Formats: sequence, C-alpha cells, structure tokens
Amino acid sequence: MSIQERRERERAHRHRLIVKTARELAETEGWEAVTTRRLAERIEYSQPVLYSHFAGKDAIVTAVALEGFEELAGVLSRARASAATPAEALAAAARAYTDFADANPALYDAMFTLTTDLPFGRPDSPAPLKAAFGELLTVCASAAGDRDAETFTEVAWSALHGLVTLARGGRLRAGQRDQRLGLLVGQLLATPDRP
Amino acid sequence: MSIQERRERERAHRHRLIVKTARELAETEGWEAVTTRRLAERIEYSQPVLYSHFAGKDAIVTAVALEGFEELAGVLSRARASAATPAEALAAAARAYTDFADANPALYDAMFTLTTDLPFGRPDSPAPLKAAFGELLTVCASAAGDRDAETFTEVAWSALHGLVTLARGGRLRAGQRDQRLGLLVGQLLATPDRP
DNA sequence: TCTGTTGTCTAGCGCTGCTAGGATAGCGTC
DNA sequence: GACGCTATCCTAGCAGCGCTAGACAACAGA
Repeated sequence: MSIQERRERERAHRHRLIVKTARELAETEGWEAVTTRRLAERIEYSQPVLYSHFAGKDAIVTAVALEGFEELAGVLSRARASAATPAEALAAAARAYTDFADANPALYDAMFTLTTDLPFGRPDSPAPLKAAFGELLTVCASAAGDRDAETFTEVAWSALHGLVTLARGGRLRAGQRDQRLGLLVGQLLATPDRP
Repeated sequence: MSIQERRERERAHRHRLIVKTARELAETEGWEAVTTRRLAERIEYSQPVLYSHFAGKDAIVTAVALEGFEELAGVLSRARASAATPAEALAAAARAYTDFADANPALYDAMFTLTTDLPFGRPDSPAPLKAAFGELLTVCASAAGDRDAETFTEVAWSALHGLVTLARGGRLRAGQRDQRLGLLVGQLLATPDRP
C-alpha cells in the first residue's frame, strides 16, 4: 500500500502546487496572465496534467476562491475576537474585510468576480463559504438590534463589497477610504427613524 | 461635399449599428458570446470593419458602457424629479438604480465589471459619466445633512452597486430585494449617534 | 523477463482578438 | 465616355487561448 500512498501524496502535493501557482501568478500579473500554458510551464508539467487534477480552468479559479473564503473567515474571526462591543466588532470586521480585499485583489476577484458557480447560502455550499458568511452573520447579528439579522448582514456585506470593487476600478476618490468606511459603519450602527 | 457627407453619415450609422448590435447580443446571449466574428456577421460586414471604427473589442464594450451611463443618468434624473422630499428622492433613486441594473444586466456589466479604462471623477471624464455621477451626487447631497456630501454619495453608490452585483451572482437570498433596499435606505437616512 | 496498467507528453482542434495585403468599387479628371 | 486614383472592404492568416486524443514511457505484479 505504501506505493499507492506515496502517489496519492505526490498528487495532493501537485494539486496544492497548481492552486498556489495560479494564485501567485494572478496576484503578480493579473488573472489574464493565468493561462493553462503558462501555469503548466510554471509547475514544470505539461498542460494535460492540469486536467487530471481539475475539470478545467474555471475549477482552478474556484479552488483559489475557496482558499480565499477560508482566509477571509479567519480574518473576520480574528477581527471579531479583538473587539469588546458589538459596535466595535462591526467596525473591526468592516476594516478587516476591506483590508483583506485590498491586500489580495486577485484573490478577491476570484472569489467574487470570476467565480460564478459557487453555491451561496445553500445546504450544499462548501464549508469555507459557510464559514465566511457565518462570521459576517455573527458580527452583524449582534449589531443588528431589532433589524432582521440576515437582511442586515446582506446589506452590510453588499456595502463593503461595493466599496471594494468601485475603489478598485478607480471609481472612488483615492485617499478617502477611511472616511467612507467610517461613514458606512456609522450609518449601519445608527437607529433608523420609525416612519 | 455631398458625397463625403453621405459617407460620413453612413459611417456614423454603421458605428451606431455596431454598438447597438453588441449590446443586443450581450443582453440576449451574454458578453462571452460577443466575439468580433459573431458581431461582424450580425452587422453583415467583415471583421476588419470593426477595427476601422474602434481600436479593439474593449473600445466597443466601452462605447456600450457609455450608452449605459447616459441612460442611467436619465433614469436617476426622472426618479429625483418624481419625489417630493430629499428622503423620498433617495429612496426613489435607489430603487431606480437597482431596477436599471436588473433590467439591463449585460449593460451594467459593461459599465462596471468589464470596462476598466473609463476615467471617473476626473476633469477629462466623458460627459455621460459626469452626468450619471452628478445625478447621484445631487440626490445624495440633499439627503446627506451634515455629512460630507461626496463621501455620503460614494458610500450610497457603493452599497447599491454591492447589492446589485452580489444579488446577480446568487450571493443574496432571492425575493428579499425590497427588504434589503428598504433597510439600506433607512440606514442611509438615519442620523448616526455622535460618539 | 514479460505483460498490463498508470501516468505523462506531443500534437492538434476549434476558437479567440487582431492585421497585412490584395481586390474592388466609385469618385474626379481628361 | 473612358481612365487613373483613392478610399473602402474582404480574404487569409498569425499567435495565443482552453481543451483533448492518442502515442509513449515508466513501473507494479506474474
């Protein structure tokens, strides 16, 4: 059995190598530079090897995205743990979220712009997705007050996502990042007037 | 001079035909179906004709996006005109924005996801961009109170953009659109606690 | 040592955006 | 009315893309 085990170990190692290399290549040269040929060259194997590990290029991007959701969940979890009050937790999570996106632009693109086939908010969702959204839900729920927690989470998440993506394309004024984040968190924590 | 005028007229007509066809093709079959070959076939000219009108495929997408910004400005303007109070105007604009994005998904993608070279918020920005953002700024400024109008506008816009894009990818619960929009507008109109 | 399986590579398909160079149509001029 | 020129358009092709069929080599078991 030892031989087969070694092979499986090597396969797993190469699997991780493909994902790691794709991510690095995307982060340094952008996703348009991530072609199956260049990826194969980087891992020092031929193209078809990629297809023995993944169904196609999309599956590789998805694998990178899953890594991203895992890391995002960790980042949000730490932010939440570092805060004393629900309001502080929301502010910390918001900052952690945008910092994460800014630090890993290609990864963020894989998670939200390139990948379309990851099922969200469903029983069969991959664990990292559930974890990441679960973290968001936890931190938002404790700050939601009498508003619907899930709706509140979706709105907060959307706002953060919008800030990240619009800022990325140069659509928002550079250097005003903190002001926007502060205003957003302030509005989310405010108590709406009862009409 | 009449001959040259006719030719210029024909050129202008064909220019519009290309943009119109690209938009239709994208809206019915998605942007991945908009290839230079298929586009050329649809307009009943050969491929190189496209390149006598546009520098490349990106330029065609950009032209479609500009059309979108023009229409968005009109939609927002009408929403603002239909409202009596600043709060109503903000709510109407938010609804108009998301309705516009939902009704023209491919157009919205061209404006915000595919096009990256349109300069925003700069003196040399194309007029439609200035008009669209100007409408947003107007409606947000009157609802901003003592908050910085431009920052408030950027945050509101980001939130709407986030709602649209996340909902598109199935990332948000279907059927909760109105609840999210209502909650967002309520939060934006709320007065934050003074810390 | 031979055989069958497993794994990898070479070569190639149909597609993409884009372009060089030849053919053609229609103008202004004689 | 015939000619030459210019502007326009098309055919054909390039390099690169994602992906795959089939040849080939390496290796486990008999």
